[in-house]
Amino acid sequence: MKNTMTARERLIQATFELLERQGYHGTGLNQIIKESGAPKGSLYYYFPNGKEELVSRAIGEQGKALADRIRRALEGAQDPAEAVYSMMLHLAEKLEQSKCTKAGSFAAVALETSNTSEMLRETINKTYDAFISAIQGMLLAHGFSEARAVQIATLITASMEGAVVLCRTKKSTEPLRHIAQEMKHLLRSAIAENDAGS
Amino acid sequence: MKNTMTARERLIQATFELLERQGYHGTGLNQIIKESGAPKGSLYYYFPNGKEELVSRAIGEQGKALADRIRRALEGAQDPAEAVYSMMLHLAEKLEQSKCTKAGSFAAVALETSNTSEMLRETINKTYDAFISAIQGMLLAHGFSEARAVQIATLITASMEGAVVLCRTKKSTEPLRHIAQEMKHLLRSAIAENDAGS
DNA sequence: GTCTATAATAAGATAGAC
DNA sequence: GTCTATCTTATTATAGAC
Repeated sequence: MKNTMTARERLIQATFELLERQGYHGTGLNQIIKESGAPKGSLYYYFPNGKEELVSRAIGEQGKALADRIRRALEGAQDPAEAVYSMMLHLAEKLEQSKCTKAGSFAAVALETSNTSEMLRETINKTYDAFISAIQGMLLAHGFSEARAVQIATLITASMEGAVVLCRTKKSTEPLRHIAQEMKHLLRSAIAENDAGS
Repeated sequence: MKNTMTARERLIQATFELLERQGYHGTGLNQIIKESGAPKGSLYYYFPNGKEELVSRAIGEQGKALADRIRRALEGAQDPAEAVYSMMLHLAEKLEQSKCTKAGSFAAVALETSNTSEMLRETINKTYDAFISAIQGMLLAHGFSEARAVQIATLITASMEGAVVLCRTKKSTEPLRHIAQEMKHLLRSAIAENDAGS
């Protein structure tokens, strides 16, 4: 067990980053080997079921870590509108750092494989549910009903995922900053309205 | 010029549908040939630059048609909130018809190729701009400022594109119906607020 | 304009040495 | 656990007959 994690970990890391930039079919195993610096023999040692398993683990593990970071970032929030705004701007910064070549998004993999790999579809589905659930938790803590919190959390998750697509296409973080601004505005109204009604 | 359009048109049509389901690298030319029923010789006759050109034309032409349909559907609207709601539910129905295997979305292609093909990136960028512009037009007609209209139109476009990803992953139109409901609610507030302020 | 055959390359996966 | 060589198959693209 000593340092056996390094090769595996490097594979997971490299796989996730390449998936973000090129999607599932655009990313070859040889490229993953090269990028990670891990030996090719290790790939099938750690992931006997090949590409599908490697990708599933990469998204499952990195996605869970991402969902946890979102949860922690939101759980102490005083103003949900401001918290969501910050989260979106933070994503815009990450995108900016990569010159809009990647973001914490595996939407391409989701769309490419949802019809062909039940294993990947389920892994990605769980990950999206974790994102939505993290956001929903914050909204519940601020007095929204269960049903409304799911709706808003779904809207936030979807709009972020979609905005990344627009940013990548435009090579600009403008769309993300637009939806950040707009969601802050709309959430403020929703909070005021919700507080008045209860 | 007689019926030379049929082979080309079938190629465009088949390409677009396969791209929706599998993305760029997941869709092979052989599959396009087979699905379209068009002869293989025709592919390089109509699209001498191969796959990249075929895909660019497919998304360019089908995307433009889609943007025009959106514009027409929205331009006579009396209530923007209701119009957006209808548009989203209409997308949900289309998705449902295909059992959530495809929708009018090429987000996968956008993410896969934005770093590697400038030609495809520009084609897709223009198409997204056409979507946003169609929605923005309706909002301007209902008294929103230029800046606010862009923001809201971007949010609507992004959230639809992102919701399709969630629906495909969940094999359910629920996420789309959630964001439709929520956007209708939020837009109503925004309209009331905007009308009061002017 | 269309068809068939095929070239050239790269993919995922495996076997066996070490 | 790792490395190298290789098998099989699929990919994009082209050449030349019709």
